[in-house]
Amino acid sequence: MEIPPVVIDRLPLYTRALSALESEAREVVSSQELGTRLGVTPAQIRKDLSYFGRFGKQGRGYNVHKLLDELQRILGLDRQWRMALVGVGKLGRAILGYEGFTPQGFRIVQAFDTDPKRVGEQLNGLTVKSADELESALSANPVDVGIVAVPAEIAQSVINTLVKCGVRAILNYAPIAAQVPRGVHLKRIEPVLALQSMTYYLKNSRGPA
Amino acid sequence: MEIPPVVIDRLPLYTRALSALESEAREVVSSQELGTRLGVTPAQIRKDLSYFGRFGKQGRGYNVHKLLDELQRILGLDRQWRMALVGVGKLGRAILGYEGFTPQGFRIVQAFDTDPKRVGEQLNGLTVKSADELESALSANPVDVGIVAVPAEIAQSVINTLVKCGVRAILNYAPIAAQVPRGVHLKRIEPVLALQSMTYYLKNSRGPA
DNA sequence: ATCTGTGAAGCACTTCACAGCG
DNA sequence: CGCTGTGAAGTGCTTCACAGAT
Repeated sequence: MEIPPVVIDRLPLYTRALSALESEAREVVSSQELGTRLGVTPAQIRKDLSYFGRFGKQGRGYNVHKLLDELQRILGLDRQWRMALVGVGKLGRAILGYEGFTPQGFRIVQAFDTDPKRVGEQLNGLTVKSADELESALSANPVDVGIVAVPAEIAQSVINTLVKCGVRAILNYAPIAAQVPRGVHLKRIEPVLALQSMTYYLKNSRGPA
Repeated sequence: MEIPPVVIDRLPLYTRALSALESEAREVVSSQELGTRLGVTPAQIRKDLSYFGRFGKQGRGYNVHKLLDELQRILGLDRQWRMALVGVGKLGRAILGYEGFTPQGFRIVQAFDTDPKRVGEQLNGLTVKSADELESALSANPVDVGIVAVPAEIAQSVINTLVKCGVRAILNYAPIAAQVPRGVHLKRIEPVLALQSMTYYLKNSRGPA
């Protein structure tokens, strides 16, 4: 069956709320309560879950632990994912130092840069390699995800190289509207883009509250 | 007229592509070409723009400079936006040091933390204030946007305080599914969330390309 | 001839509302 | 009686297709 992409985007939110409930030692939760916590309607949660199976018990709700487990399996969060970082400037270093990846099973296992001055540097236990070596390094040691943290001017060409190396999921921090072929997944992780759409609403609703 | 939210989310992409075209000294662009650059259909671009006016010339296309100007005005990007950062740990410092905000008219003008050890510190020209002072500091010196970079456990309460202080746009870096009242805009800027939905597709399409 | 602007058609997602299980 | 799972209805967004302007 073909699952609507928006549904897939909501599942990680559900896992997040379920983790919180689990650490509160809650055993059961209803779509109603989950919905209130997340700002999503209960009907939507039930419909979303129904694409994958029947996880609830009528009259009771969902077993927190079991549902969390199912969702993690569905999303592929029950294993480790290997990532390559391209660009170890200011932003790239911050990404390398980010502690939120590892506990969720995401690990940066290779780092690249185009600047020869940075090649060879040791950062967080990784030796920075030249971006010219991308192809050989990734074929010797493949990754699942590419993280792009290079200047806008070279971002598209870096993305093209990653795609050529078989990377099918890319996290793009560069401020460009990058193109990828069908079948490659790209997510823009870029604060300015998010800000620029919020300003529209700020501008159009003056006064407090 | 009520503009579909998805349309507003696309406008910043259009401004980005138009800026690129402008720096290439292109005078005119068609919806066809803009669409190819962005991976959006030409019809969608024309429809989106038609919500706001008639900016094109039949048989020719759109004047790059004029359209960019119009979109920036529509989105409110023709002025400065003031932001407050809450949380100056590792992540918060990286955000303070990010150079992508200023050229786009976004400026962090206040920084807060709950940890007394960090209060008083000088960072990027700002003196870190105690989170207890949020209310008084923001009423003396209001901001348009709040940036939340605190641990998950206290993120919701920080967000509540920001909302109480009249902040109506929030960029949330904390890994929680935060709640905000209607009328407040919140964007999740969180790499793990983006990764966790991409893994679904990776898991479900084995083999190269 | 080319490319916009736009009603109308088509598609995708959300919500409703209720049968049925615990 | 509460709450899930789900067809059907409703809503919102996208694409089509063409009249009209240059």
